[in-house]
Amino acid sequence: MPELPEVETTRRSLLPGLKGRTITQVELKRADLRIPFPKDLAKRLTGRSITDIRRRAKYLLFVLDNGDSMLAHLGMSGSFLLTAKKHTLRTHDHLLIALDNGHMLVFHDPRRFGLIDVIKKGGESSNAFLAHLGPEPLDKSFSSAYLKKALEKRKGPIKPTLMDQRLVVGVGNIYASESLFLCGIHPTTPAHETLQHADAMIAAIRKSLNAALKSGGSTLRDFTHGEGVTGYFQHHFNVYEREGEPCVACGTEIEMITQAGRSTYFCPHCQKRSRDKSGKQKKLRGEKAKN
DNA sequence: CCTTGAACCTGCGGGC
DNA sequence: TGCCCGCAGGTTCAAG
Repeated sequence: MPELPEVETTRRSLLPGLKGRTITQVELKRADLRIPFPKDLAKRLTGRSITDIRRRAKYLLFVLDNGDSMLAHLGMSGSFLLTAKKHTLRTHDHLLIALDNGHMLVFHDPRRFGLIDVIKKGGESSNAFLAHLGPEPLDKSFSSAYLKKALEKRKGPIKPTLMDQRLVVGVGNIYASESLFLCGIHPTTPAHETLQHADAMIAAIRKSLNAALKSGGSTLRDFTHGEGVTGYFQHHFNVYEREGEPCVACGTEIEMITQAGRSTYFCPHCQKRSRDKSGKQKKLRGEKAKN
């Protein structure tokens, strides 16, 4: 479920209830995720206090009082639930973390594509999961100059390129399609042909991510953030999962194609490819989505 | 290096 | 009703 807005929404919802709490007990119900839980997970968490929760890309970092961090990724179907009530175990609740105030943090992940790890103090930059991540899309470092340089060498289509976490983090299958719609770029455009629209692409990515953040992320199937609440940005999608429905800007039917094994949605009228391969592109339409 | 496709899992909805 | 197929928010390998 998680792209940047869903992960960040999870972080924000968990922080007030977890900050300052001490972990009293850790129970692994099932450790064989795609990337298994560390064998010493319970040992390394028990007795520690949580001082902060940070986010890097689609990862959450639960910072502990000894400087270590619990690293978590939600994969496709993961979620955290922080509950004050006696927790009734659900299928696919894989990790239970009991707190000193009687509350419980539960990691739930049907498909088991998620991951939990513990990073030693100061070990973030050398951690294999974090080491090769690109800039945060909402940071200044995701600049026009950076993006142009990064796209120069990329021959592949722009949409899957935007989902490459080495180029920029946090953008997944939903927001790649949504962002390209907002800046009027066709998803099959070769990445190196989009340089002149780098600024528009950056603005569109930020706009779609920020809009989703305001709505608490998107809930497609079962995403809930830390309080068991669903997001509602899915009601504001311009193109995602809207194949055959009218474009909110021009009324043309939204189309779906497959790229790198993933579904891509776009408006064939608002998102046209340039005909001119070497020269200037014609002006792309800048329709704004309603909603 | 870049790109693509398969693999990893479970659940759900559609078609027959 | 039941079975089979395809598809789902991501990442990581292997291979071209």
